[in-house]
Amino acid sequence: MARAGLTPERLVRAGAELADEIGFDQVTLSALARRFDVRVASLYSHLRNSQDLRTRIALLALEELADRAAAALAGRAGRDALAAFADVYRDYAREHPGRYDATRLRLDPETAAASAGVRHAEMTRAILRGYDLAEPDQTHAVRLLGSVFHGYISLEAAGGFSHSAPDTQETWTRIVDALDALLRNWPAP
Amino acid sequence: MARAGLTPERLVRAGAELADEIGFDQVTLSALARRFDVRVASLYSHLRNSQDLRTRIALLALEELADRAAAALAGRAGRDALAAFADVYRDYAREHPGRYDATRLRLDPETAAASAGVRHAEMTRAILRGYDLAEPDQTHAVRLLGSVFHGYISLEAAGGFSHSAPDTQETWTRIVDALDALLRNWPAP
DNA sequence: CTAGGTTGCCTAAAGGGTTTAGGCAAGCGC
DNA sequence: GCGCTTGCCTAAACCCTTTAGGCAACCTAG
Repeated sequence: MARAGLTPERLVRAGAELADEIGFDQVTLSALARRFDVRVASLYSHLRNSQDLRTRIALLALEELADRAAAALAGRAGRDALAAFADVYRDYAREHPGRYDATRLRLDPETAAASAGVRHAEMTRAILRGYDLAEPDQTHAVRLLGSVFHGYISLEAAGGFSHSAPDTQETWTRIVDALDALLRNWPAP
Repeated sequence: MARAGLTPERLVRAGAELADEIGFDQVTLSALARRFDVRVASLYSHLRNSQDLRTRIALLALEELADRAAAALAGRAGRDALAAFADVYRDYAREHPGRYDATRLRLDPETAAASAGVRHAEMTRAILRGYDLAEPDQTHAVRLLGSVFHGYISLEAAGGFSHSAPDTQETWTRIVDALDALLRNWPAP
């Protein structure tokens, strides 16, 4: 009886691929077991349970996304950095819809604190250094940027914009322009 | 053998309550049947299947939300209308988290076209009449507002902001201010 | 190079959700 | 009051999750 050579890493990686193919919430231990031609129970030697798998996929996706964002930000500032950052998110979501969905999984606080999620927040703040914002406006702006990027991407993925006229690429560019203008001209309270 | 008096409407309403209590994606025909003290199979006389239930809950939530938004917009314009609209969404999401989640369910195109979703888009556009935006900028702005509101609410619900300093109410107000400023000063391409 | 222990994958089983088929009786329309 | 519709039922098949316990494959020590 040959061994399949399962490891948590291989399983999580395959789970991430599965998520992109069939959707993050269709990712199931059963489906994963089928992919490795192995019984479901065997996976429990490597993963605590189904939720553990999902969490690990989320952590993987957050890492990948943070790595891409860091690479894109290198050497850029201001509007340039903002646009590059925005595009990384959007491109990742289009390339890896399942993984992107995974990044939206609610993590418990200590897992979140140990995740690449904090790198995302740091990078967003780094972009804002190109603009002239003091606290607490900087924090408000961090939240605004996160909201716009996440909101736009998830509405776009849900087909919320699909019907009407201007294409979504143009809207995306114009929104980045608008955010740039807004950050350069942040209103006083 | 007394009849339970089930109807699609009662089931959907109870399903919506269930969603608020246990989360939209925990809403299950089994749980619903338990709530009515009825066998699961009995529900299939009133609902096509599990997905049908979820879709109807989504449609209900979209209606409720559109009704609230319409009431809030009556007699308001400009920043006032924008703030009222934003608050309706946020308050609804806090009051009815399960239903709010349901509004994010992906609907197939014809269902979406027949849903209250179109009222939401119309109202957003109505708000923009208080600002001086021609097409296609108006459409870009509609998309921006939808993205911000949805994105903010879902990040807030996911606990994405919970750790840090300025409270989320203040951020929310400041973001509305910022959007108002941006719309009054929409950058030329 | 083999004896031991460890660990990987297995079978078995229990529990819950979904869905379809077919049956009996409650209650409405005549 | 009679019949027919329709509401809720039992039964059964299928899928996903999780735990318990077993055998064999591999690693390591001697």
